Amino acid sequence: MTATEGPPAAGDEGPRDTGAGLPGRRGDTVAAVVRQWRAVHPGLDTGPMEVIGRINRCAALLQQAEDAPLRRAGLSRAEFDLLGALRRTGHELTPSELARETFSSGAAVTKRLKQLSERGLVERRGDTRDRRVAFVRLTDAGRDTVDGILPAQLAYETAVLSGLDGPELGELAALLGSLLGQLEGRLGALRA
Amino acid sequence: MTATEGPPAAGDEGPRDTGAGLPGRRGDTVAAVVRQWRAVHPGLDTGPMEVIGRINRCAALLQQAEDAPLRRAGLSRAEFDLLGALRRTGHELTPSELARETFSSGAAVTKRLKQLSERGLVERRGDTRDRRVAFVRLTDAGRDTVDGILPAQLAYETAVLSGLDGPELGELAALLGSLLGQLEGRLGALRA
DNA sequence: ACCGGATAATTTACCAGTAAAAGATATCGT
DNA sequence: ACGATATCTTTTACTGGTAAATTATCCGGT
Repeated sequence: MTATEGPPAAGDEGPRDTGAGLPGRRGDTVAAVVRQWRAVHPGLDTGPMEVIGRINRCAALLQQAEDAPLRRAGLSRAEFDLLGALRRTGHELTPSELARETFSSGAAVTKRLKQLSERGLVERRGDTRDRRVAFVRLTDAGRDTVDGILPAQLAYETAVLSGLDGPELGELAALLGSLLGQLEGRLGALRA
Repeated sequence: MTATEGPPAAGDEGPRDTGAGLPGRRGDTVAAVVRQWRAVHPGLDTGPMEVIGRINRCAALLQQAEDAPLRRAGLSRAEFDLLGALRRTGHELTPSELARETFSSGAAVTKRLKQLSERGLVERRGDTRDRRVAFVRLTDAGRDTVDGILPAQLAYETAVLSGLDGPELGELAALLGSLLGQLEGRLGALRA
């Protein structure tokens, strides 16, 4: 087949679907998907798709990338989030507080705590006043684990973002912050 | 306890941890988390965290929001992605192509196809030339399902992004596109 | 003092996704 | 033509998450 830039000839065999998958020479996969949608439904306002699709796709790729340094330390991202919440707040947290901090369900926190305490990274202690609540704290090993991973994690993040220069990065952070502020302030309200 | 705005007094009971959870009056949850990290590890370069954390958090909130209209139609996001890939490409796809298009594993696609074909939304047909491959296509019901959901989905997306005005939206899309282009071009290479 | 209702954590049953292996078929080198 | 190798899909065994029910405890009103 020809290797020119034009659309594939009818009956052309070989890889089709430049929709998703590997991005074309110019434009990301989301742009290609949006193009496909517009071809099928010409009336569509695809503006929101371009933003939301890219956020989702960036998040997927970034998480995949960030998991690499964690896996080396034998932790999942969810486990690291939990340990990180304890580390950055600097004090004990109850399971429900941990659930709030890590945006996950109470049941998930219970499971993770069981594993993490079996591995000696966290300890639990019952409250004497209210015997329903438990307090969870990092062990020394847990704190060392977090502090050991964190620099590598941040270095990895820096590397992954190295394609954007300083001003772009700042602008992106600001715009995302604004969007996130809206979403966090509003979605609770819209869902209620 | 007092209801004033100041920092909680020592020994103060009640909700602590403005880290994550509900965002404070000003700033999103990510900003709060970053503040906590800086307090604990003052030397850290938190620039990347502010971008990556916000992307992840936005993605989580947006996905949660977008799932609402789908759930009403009895579809999961993953199922809709699969149907959507068939719809937007406009032709049959093999399971491996579907896996590439939806960024998921072949096994996951197999499972979803089983369910979707039981529900009469997709059909399979074996290739006569290469009997290893199967071709999957939308049924009329499947196409109608997608076309019925899509407008509601886009309207929902528009509503959710309504906090940003046009220029901001465009700028955000452009920056994300640039980042995504880098990630998609680069991560495959970095992981190899 | 005690009952009804709220709250904290856990347990249970289940579901979706994954990685690795299996099964079936095609292709290439000799 | 034949065997090794690659490719496409499905299956298997397992993991991690969730929703709903469960257990235990606290609190507020009468």
